[in-house]
Amino acid sequence: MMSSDETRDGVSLTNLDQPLFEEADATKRDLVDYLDAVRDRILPQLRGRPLSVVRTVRGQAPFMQKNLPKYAPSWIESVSMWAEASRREVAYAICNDRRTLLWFANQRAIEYHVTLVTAEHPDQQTHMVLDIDPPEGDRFDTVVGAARLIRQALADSGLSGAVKTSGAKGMHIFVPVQGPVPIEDVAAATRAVAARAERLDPALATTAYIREDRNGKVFLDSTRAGGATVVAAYSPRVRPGAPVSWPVDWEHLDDVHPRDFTVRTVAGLIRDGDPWAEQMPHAQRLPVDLIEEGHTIPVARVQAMHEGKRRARAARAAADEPS
DNA sequence: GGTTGAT
DNA sequence: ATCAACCAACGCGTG
DNA sequence: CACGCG
Ligand SMILES: [Mn+2]
Ligand SMILES: [Mn+2]
Repeated sequence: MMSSDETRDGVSLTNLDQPLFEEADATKRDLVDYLDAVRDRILPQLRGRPLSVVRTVRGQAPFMQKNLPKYAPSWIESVSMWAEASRREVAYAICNDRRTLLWFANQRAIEYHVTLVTAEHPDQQTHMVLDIDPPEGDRFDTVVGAARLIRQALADSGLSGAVKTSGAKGMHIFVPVQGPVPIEDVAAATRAVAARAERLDPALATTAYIREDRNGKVFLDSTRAGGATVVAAYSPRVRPGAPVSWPVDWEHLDDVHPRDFTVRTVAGLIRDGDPWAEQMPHAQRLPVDLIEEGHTIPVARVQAMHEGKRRARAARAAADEPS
């Protein structure tokens, strides 16, 4: 039987009838067909941006891949960037066309994460992103409530954004930024928006980076900034049912759940439209007062990392001097 | 998924 | 030739 | 280099 293999746009596609991953309730063919069906919508989200993917192979645990493998065809675009963490050059793929998208699909790349800067202008963040993460055992309606807090905080600063499910458990709000603005100013403005939203309903939402300090509240995550990556709109996720990150109309927030949108179910919702592009407002200038307030807010991560060091030190001391 | 090293 | 083992990540701030 | 978190 050759029916499990085919060639599309010159790209070999293999094992199409295999399950995509455990609990995907979808085949590799479903992934390929989905990505090909939304290519005109997802490619603009990936275009020109260093790409990271999450792959699932042969039942192994999913892994993130940043460096483009040596065996990748030479026609795949890439940009090399110095990685401070590993002190080496990492060749990030740039996915600008259907062939590259199909090649990654055949690699079982499920998730497509991109940087908030382009390869061409690595010092200019194109969007401010508010990431909303529910607590364990969440109800999605708390995420919806938090999204409304962010929307209000933005509106209070004369800003507006577009909202999508992350495909996992939370939501993402994107505000296109009129530049050029230093990355650290966008990061500061992000912190300020999160802090203002938290103030609107401190019983519902928190900006505490340390999980233990969140007390069951929704996390308004302001760390999707600078060199961070965010899963692209329309990207599938390695989650039960193979859901996809999907745009939501602000007026329909109460009517949706992340699992409504999967690689197998959204075909009918697409038609020929591009809801993410259609709902994205024009680029906006970030108000100075927002940026200034943000610079007065300590970066949440720092406290968390100090706490981590403290615990590690304590653990080493306990190992050195057993009671 | 692809490559490498041992049978 | 077959096959099991192995690989596939970063940023952020600080000390 | 590792820490917490995504
Ligand atoms: Mn999130
Ligand atoms: Mn997050």
